[in-house]
Amino acid sequence: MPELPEVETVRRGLAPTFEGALITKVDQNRADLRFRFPDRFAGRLAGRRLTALSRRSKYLLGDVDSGEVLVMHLGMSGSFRIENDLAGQTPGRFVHARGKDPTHDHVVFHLETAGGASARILYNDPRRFGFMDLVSRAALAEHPYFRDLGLEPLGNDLSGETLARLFAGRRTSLKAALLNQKLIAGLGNIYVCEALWRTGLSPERPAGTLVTKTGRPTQKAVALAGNIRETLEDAIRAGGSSLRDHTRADGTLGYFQHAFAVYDREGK
DNA sequence: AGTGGGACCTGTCCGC
DNA sequence: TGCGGACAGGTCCCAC
Repeated sequence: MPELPEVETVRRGLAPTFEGALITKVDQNRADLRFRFPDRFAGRLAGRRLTALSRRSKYLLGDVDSGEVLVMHLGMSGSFRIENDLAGQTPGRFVHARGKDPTHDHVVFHLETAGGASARILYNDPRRFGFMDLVSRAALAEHPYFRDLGLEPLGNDLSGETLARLFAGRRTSLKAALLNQKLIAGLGNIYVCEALWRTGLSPERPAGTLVTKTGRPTQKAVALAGNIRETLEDAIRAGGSSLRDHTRADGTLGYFQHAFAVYDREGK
């Protein structure tokens, strides 16, 4: 379930349990997802504390007190869920929930939370397009995953000015340009469609036509920058979009899919 | 530089 | 009820 708003929703759902937790054990149930796990993946995490959980583009980043960062990408079908042993909770209550086939639980983080409770965070990914890695914090920015990533659309960098700079001279379509993670990082099919619709722009229009001859942003470019930000913020506020019964880490559903103006509305 | 195709995987849905 | 095909929120790689 993974464009930027969904990943941010996952981050917010996991943070109260994951941040500050001691990782007592990691079950790694297969050698690879999209890529092989790094050597000694489980061993390098066990006994360490996860100090902070952040996000860059569609990546979740867990700071580990070893100086490494746990890099996680959800691919197309990755999701997390939390299980804990608090009174009143049936262990594994989400395991048999719809769409939660336990055979696709590829990683289990066993935790002692900052509050002293025991909990587990499980990573489930039927299609296995997601992946996890461990990268030293110092090398993160130059790592191939992040080296070429474009600007963060919710940061302060996205504006009509920056869109004009990124789009100048490009004959590729707006749709392709906005999906290009080297320009803006975090948009996918749904939110590109929605942001273009809100701006009244055709996805087929060449990106370079949003730039004047002097390299200034057109009015549409300024509006598009604002609409990208607003669409993402609206979606995060709604808890992301829930398609095909994908649930959030707490088992609840995001509801932004009800606000789609264009995605999955062909012919309407 | 851009684009079209195929690849990686499994689950679900639709039409017959 | 069963089967085949199309399709899915992501990305990479290659040929042109």
